[in-house]
This record gives sequence, structure tokens and C-alpha cells, in this order.
Amino acid sequence: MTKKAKSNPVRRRPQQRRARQTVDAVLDAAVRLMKREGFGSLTTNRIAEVAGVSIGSVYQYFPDKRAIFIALHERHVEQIDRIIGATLIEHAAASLDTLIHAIVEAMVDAHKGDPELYELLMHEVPHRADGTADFATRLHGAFRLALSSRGGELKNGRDLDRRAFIVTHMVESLCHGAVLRRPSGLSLREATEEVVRAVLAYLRE
Amino acid sequence: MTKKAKSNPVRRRPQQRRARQTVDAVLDAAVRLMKREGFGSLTTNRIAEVAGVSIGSVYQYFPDKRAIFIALHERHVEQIDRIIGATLIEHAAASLDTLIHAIVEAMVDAHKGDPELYELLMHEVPHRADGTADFATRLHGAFRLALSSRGGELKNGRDLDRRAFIVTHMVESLCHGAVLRRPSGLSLREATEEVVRAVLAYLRE
DNA sequence: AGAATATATGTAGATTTGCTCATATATTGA
DNA sequence: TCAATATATGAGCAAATCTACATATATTCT
Repeated sequence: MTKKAKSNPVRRRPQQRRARQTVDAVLDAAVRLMKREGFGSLTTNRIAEVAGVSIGSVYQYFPDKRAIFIALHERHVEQIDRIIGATLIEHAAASLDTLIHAIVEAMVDAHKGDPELYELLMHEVPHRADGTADFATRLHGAFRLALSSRGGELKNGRDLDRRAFIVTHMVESLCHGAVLRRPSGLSLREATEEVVRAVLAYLRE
Repeated sequence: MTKKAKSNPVRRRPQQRRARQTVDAVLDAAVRLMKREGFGSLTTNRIAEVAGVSIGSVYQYFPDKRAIFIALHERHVEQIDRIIGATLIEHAAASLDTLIHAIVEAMVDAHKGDPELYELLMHEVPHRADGTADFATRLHGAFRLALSSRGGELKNGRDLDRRAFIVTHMVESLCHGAVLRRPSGLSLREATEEVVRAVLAYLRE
């Protein structure tokens, strides 16, 4: 398995188009393999093979196997980031009700397309070790902003942080839950609506 | 890394006390090593060494390295299960308010003692692959029961499932968040109280 | 006490995996 | 055109996982 943090092996960053294609091919191959054979039997050589590149190319852009997983998470977080950002802008002037509604629906939509992948990302693929920029942290800022321009009774920053903290975790966890863990007999639409209700109940409390 | 599902290597299950001690020693050693040197540099030989048992003993109870991780998760889930169960019994006759309060505080208490471990379990140690009995699924039943004997307006099972689904994910995610991801400037006590407020706001909605 | 069973040891090695490196090819820029 | 730079290759090494197994000790049962 992974060695003990060898002397900082700096890797090349892709700058030409084919390099970026190589990187993408590696990430896509990793996903395809995980879905097909499970996370446990993922090997770097096999990833390279399925990606159609040589093992050497993989290690030009990823310092180690872990880095592939981190990149997978980053790719996902960036996608969600874009979706949330767009939703915030689109509903900049809307009420809190419709904003929350829009964000929750956007989150659910973003995940329902490929639930298998997000299940893997959530429960199998190890997250990054250093504490930088996990998903909740990045959502927090967005919600803080959205709440600050709306909540009349939220006077100071501490209140804002408190509210944003709860809302962030509710949205993240409940949207994932609605897609991946909702009880049988509860449709995705019903679950989504209930998530919205829960968040708004808290914000109106 | 793990092989491709070799011919079902059935392992011994501990029945004597010293066997259980061996198993525990292995799990404890894995945790100690992860904290000390990170998940990435965990090796089975080193685990055996730190546990004070031979590598042969390790493989008598764990079919492969992954099984050690799975056992780590199971151990944690069982601990939380016991705590939740005890809290439910202790407050069987209490109001919904005090029950939720008690459960949230119990969850936070259970995690605040060793946040480093739970951070590892959440983000580094891969979860089990088969979908059996994850934490949320098990909490769901408990909350369903607790709500059924209290919520006056919850008529049928669908409503119950809906409510229990939301509450389960809120409690799990927000308690973890309060311990591991609360914004600086928000004390653990404040965060915990806010979690309770959020859950109750939803249940009273 | 003595047989049956469960547990522990640890070396030797086969197999697998992560990752390196010397070398070759493609692209860019002047 | 041709040097400089970026990208791609893949055999092979070091290290890890996991097995096999002969041996020794501890526990349980009658």
C-alpha cells in the first residue's frame, strides 16, 4: 500500500489539451472500475489500463493513488459549487422560501442522475486528509451570505454562523439522504419536499 | 491490496475471552497507528506488531485488511446503538422535547471524547461495501418508535417514516457537525442547543 | 487427569500492488 | 527548422498483502 510520505514528489500539472484528457481519462476509468468491481479491487495499474494510458502517465499527474481519490472529490465539489452558485445568483432577489426550495431541488437534481457514484464518493472513497475546503465548509459561506441579506432578526455574525452551520449540514445531509437513503414508500419528490419543509421550519423558528 | 474475492476464506470467530482480547487488541492497535502515523501508512504487519500479537493471529479473525476497517465501524455503531437504546428506555415516559434533548446530548457526548477517531472513521476509513445496516438505517427504527408513541397528529406509517427519515439524518449529521465541524466562535454547548432547537422546530412544524 | 479443542506463534514465500525511472515521442516557440 | 519543453511509455523494483503450516500453549469438558 501507500508508502510513508516520500520526499515531496511534485508532479506535473497538465497544460496541454492531451494532458487534460489523460487526467480526465484516469478519473473516469477509476469511476467505471469502482462501479464495476467495487472500490476494494481498484489498482493503479488497472486504472491506467482502463483509461487507455500507461501507468507512468498516471503518476505524472497524481503523486500517489490517494491523489486520484482527492481529485474525484474535488471534481464533484466543484460541480456542486457551480450549481449552488448559479442558484444563488438566479434567485438573488427571491424570498427565503423560494431560495431554499431552489437550492434543495438543485442539490437533489445534481445527485439523482448518478446515485451510484455519489454513494461511492460518500462511503467508499476516502476524503482528503488535510482539513481544507470540505464541502460543508464551502456551503457555509454561501448560506451565510444568503441569510445575511434576508433574515431580519439575525443581528450579529454569531447568529449568522449558527444559522448557516445548521442549514448547511441539514441541506447536505438531507439531500444526500433523500437520494440515497430515503425509506421505501417515500418518493423522491415527497422526500425533497419534506427536506424543504424541515429547513424552513428551522429558519422560521 | 485486497484480492479479488478468493475462494471464501472462512475465518475463526472468537469464542474464548483471550480471543476476544486479541481481536480488540488488533482494533485498538489500528486506531493508535492511524492517529499516530495516518491511515495511509497502515500495514497489517505493523498492526500486529503494535497489538502485540503475531500476524498469523490477525488473519485468524480477519479475512483481509478491509475486514479490520469494517469491524472498526461496527464497533462504533454498536456503541452508539447502545447509547441510543439506553436513552430511549431511560426517557420512555418523557415528553418529545426532553427525549430529543437527551438523545442529541448523548450523541454529542459519545463523540466529543475522541473526535480524532470519529474524524478518521467518517472520512478516512472506508465503510462496508454491502448495504447492510448502516447507521442511519438503524437509527430510523428507533426514531420511528419514539415518534409513534408521541406524535398525536401522526396517523399512518407513511407519515411516521417521513418524520423519522428527516429526524434521523438531522440528528446524525448535526451531531457529527457540532463536534467536528462547528464554526469557530461557536461553543460545543451552543452548537448542541442549536441542534436540539432545529430538530424540535421541525417536529413541531 | 487427560483428551479434545481453541488459540497463538512466526517464518518462508507466492502474489499483488504502488510507484520509479530511463527512454521515446509529441508539441511549442522562436 | 530545431532546440526546448511537455507528455507518454512500460519493464521492473521495493514493499505490502495474505497463505501455509509446523509447532507450541492455553482452555474446556468429561
